[in-house]
Amino acid sequence: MRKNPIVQRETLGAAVLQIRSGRATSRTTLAKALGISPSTTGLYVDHLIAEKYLNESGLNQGPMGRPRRILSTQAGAGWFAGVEFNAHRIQAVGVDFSGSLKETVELLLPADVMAEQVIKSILACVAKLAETMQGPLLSVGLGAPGLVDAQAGVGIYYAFIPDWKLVPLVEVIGSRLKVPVILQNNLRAIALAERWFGIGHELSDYVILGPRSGFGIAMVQDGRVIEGAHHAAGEVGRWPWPLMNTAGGGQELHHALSAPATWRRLAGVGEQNNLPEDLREGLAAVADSSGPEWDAVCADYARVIGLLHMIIDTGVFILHGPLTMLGERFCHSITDTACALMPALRDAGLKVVPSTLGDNAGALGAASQAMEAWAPA
Amino acid sequence: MRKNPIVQRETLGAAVLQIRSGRATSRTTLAKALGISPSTTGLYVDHLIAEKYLNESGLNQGPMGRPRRILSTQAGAGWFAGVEFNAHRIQAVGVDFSGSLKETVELLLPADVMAEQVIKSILACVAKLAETMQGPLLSVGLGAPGLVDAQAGVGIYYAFIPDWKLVPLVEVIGSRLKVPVILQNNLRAIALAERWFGIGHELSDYVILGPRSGFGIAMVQDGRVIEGAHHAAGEVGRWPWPLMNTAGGGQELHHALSAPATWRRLAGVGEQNNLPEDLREGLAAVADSSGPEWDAVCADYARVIGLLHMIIDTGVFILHGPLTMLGERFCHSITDTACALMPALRDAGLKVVPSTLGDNAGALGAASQAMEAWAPA
DNA sequence: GGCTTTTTATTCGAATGCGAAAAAATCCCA
DNA sequence: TGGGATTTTTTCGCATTCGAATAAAAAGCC
Repeated sequence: MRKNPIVQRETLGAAVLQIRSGRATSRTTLAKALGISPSTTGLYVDHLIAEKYLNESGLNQGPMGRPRRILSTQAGAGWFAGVEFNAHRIQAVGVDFSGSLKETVELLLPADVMAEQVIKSILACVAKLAETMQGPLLSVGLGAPGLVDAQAGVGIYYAFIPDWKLVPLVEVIGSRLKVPVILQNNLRAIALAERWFGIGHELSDYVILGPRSGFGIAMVQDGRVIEGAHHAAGEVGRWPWPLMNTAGGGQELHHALSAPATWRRLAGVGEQNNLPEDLREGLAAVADSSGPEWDAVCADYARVIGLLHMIIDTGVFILHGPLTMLGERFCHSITDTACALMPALRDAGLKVVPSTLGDNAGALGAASQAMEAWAPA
Repeated sequence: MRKNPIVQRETLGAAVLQIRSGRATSRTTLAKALGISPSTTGLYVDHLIAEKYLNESGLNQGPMGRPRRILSTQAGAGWFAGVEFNAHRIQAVGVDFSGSLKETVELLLPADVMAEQVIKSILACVAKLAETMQGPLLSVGLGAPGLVDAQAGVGIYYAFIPDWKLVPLVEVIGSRLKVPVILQNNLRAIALAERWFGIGHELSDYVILGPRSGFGIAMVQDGRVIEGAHHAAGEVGRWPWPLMNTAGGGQELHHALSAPATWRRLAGVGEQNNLPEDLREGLAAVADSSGPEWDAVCADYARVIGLLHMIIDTGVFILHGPLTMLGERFCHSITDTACALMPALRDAGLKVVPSTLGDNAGALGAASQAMEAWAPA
C-alpha cells in the first residue's frame, strides 16, 4: 500500500467529476483529463477508493497493451439534491453519486406566496427526497427565478414573489442543511442540465431558449455559462418588439414570444380568452397547424434567433419549456425562416433543436451544479 | 543568495505581466496577484532580476511596517511588435518591455493587394521598427481583419484581399522572425488595447463598437474576449436593417451604421456623392449637427446597443474608429435615445464612451497580445 | 511457449512549492 | 532612545508532486 498524502480537496472533486461524466475511465485517462502526472493520479484514486467514493469495476482491454482498470463512481456514496422553483411550484430531484436521477418531488405553491414560505417548502422537498435516497446528502443546488447573484448566493429580485429582494438563499438553506449550497439562475441551471443529462455533454457552445411566462436565454461559451456584469445576461425579454416601434413604451418580446402568447397566436385566440388547463397539451394540439399565424410566430422566433446567432456565434440553440411540444417541425420552420430572412446565416451552421429533457430540466440543472461544486471533506 | 530552482516559464511570464500592468508592485502584492506563496514569489522575482527583466526601483512606505521594495520592468530588456492591417494599410507599433509605446510605422497598401505582399509588408514594418527599438524583439502580435482562428493562428477569410483564405499567418511570420507570434481578429485586438492602454484596464466586462467600412463588435466577458464557436462572435454587420423588413434580402446593418454611411446620413449626402478626402475630418465637421438626420442615426445606434446590452449585460460600450470624432455628445445622445426606447435600460447602467485611443488602437492591441503571450525562455 | 511490442499502473528518488517562523525595516509612543 | 506594533521579505524544513524507470498485463507472432 502506498502512503496516503493529504491531497487537495478540489482536485479530488475534479477527479470524481471526470469519472462520473465518463470523460475519464481509468487512472491514465484521468491523469490526462486532470492535467496531472500518472503517479499522482494513482495516489488520488487510491484515496478515493479507500474512502468508498470510487470503485474498480473490471477491465477494459484495448487493441493491445495492459488493460485499463475501469473506475466507476460508487452510487451509494451519497446523493445530491437539485431544486428549482418559481412563483407557482417547486420541483426537486434526487441524484445519486453516479449522477443518475433517482427521485422527483413537485410541490405547488399558493398564490401570493412569500419568500419565507418558499424557503420552508424547499427544505420540505429536500426532506421528502431524503426519505428515499440512500447515503448522506452531499450538497444542494438551487435554481432560482429572476436576477441571481450566483457568486454571492443571493436571489436579487423576482417580480412574481412580492418580497423576493436580496434573499440570501445559500446562507439560509446552507445553515439549515449543513451542506454546501450552490445557487444559479434557473435558465442558466438548465444550461448545466443539458451538459450533464442532455445533448450538451459534448458541446462547448450553445444557447438555451427558455420561453415560459416570459422569454429569456442562457448562453454557454467555451464551456462557461455567461453571467453578465450585473447577472442579467440573456434577459432579452424586455426587447421592444416589434423592434422598429419608434415611439417607445410599446410591446416587449415577453409579450410576443412567451409560451402563453405563442399558444394564443397559434390557436388564433385573443387575450380575453382563458388559457387551456394544460398549456403543454394546448400547444401539442396546435403543433400541426399552419397558415399565416404559424408563419408569423416562426418569423418572430427566427428573427430573434438570427440576431442572437450573429452576435454570439453559438453552435446550437436548444429549445426548452412548454414549446418543445411543438416538436421538430417548429424548430425546422424557425431555422428555415431565419435563413431566408438573413442569408448570412446559411453558412453559419444555424441549428435549433428541442431539448430531450422534460419539465424538470431546471431541477436537473440545479443538481448538476451541486455535483460540480462538491468535493470530499 | 538563495538557490535558483528551475522555475516555470508561464508563471514567470504572468509575474512580469502583473508588474508591467501595475497590478502588483512588490513581492508580497505579486504573491497575492499570482496566487502563490510569498516564499516562492521571492524566488521567482530573484530569478527575473538576475535575468535583467525586472529591477528594484526604490521603496514604498505604507502607513506602517517594513516598506515595500518596488519592482519595475526593465524597459530595455527587449520589445514587442504589434501589427494591424486591412486591405488599405498596415499599422505597426513598437512597445518596450515596460509596455510603453515607443515607435509607430504606417504603410499604405496598393489596391488589389494579395496575401503574399501583405505578409512581406508586415515583415518590412517589423524590420523598420527594429531599427530604432532597443534590445531583442521578444514577440509579435498580429491583428488581422475578417474571420480569424486565433488558436490555430490562421486567417480564415477576408473579403477585401482576393486570395485571403486560410493564411497560416503565425507559422509564416514566426518562421521568418524566429519569435512567438500571436494572432487575433483586429476588433478583438482592440479590446485588448483598451485593457492595456485605455479605459478597460480596470474593467472586466465591456464591448468594443467598431464602425469602419462595416460594423462589428468585440465583447469582453469577465476579462475574457469572446471568440464564438466559429470565430465569428460579434459579426453583427449582416443583421437585416431595418429589422422588420419581412421580405428578406434587404439592407444590412453594415449599410446603415458604417462610418461612411453615418457620415452620409449626418451630412445629408446621397450615395452618388463622394466621401470627403479625410473621413475623420468630415465627421468632425458634422459633430455639432442636429435635426432629424442626427436623431435617426442616434436611434439606430441606440437600438443596436440596447439589444446588445440586454443580451450580454455588459458594463460599458467603447466606441472606436472614425466615429469617435463625433465626440461625447454623440455618445450621450445614443445613451439617452436608448433609454427612451427601452425603459428597461434605465436601471441597467448603460454607458457609451468614446475611446481615448487613437487610430492605432488595433496595432496597440496586437502589441498587447504579444506582451500577454510572452514568457522568458 | 517464449519472445517482442504495446499500453497501463506503480515505485522511488529528486525537487519544487508551501507554511511557519524568523529576520528586517519602519512607525508610534512613552 | 528604546520597546512594541506592523508589515514585508527571507530562511528553512517538510511534503506533495513530478519524471524516469520499472513492473505488470495483455496481444501478436513465430
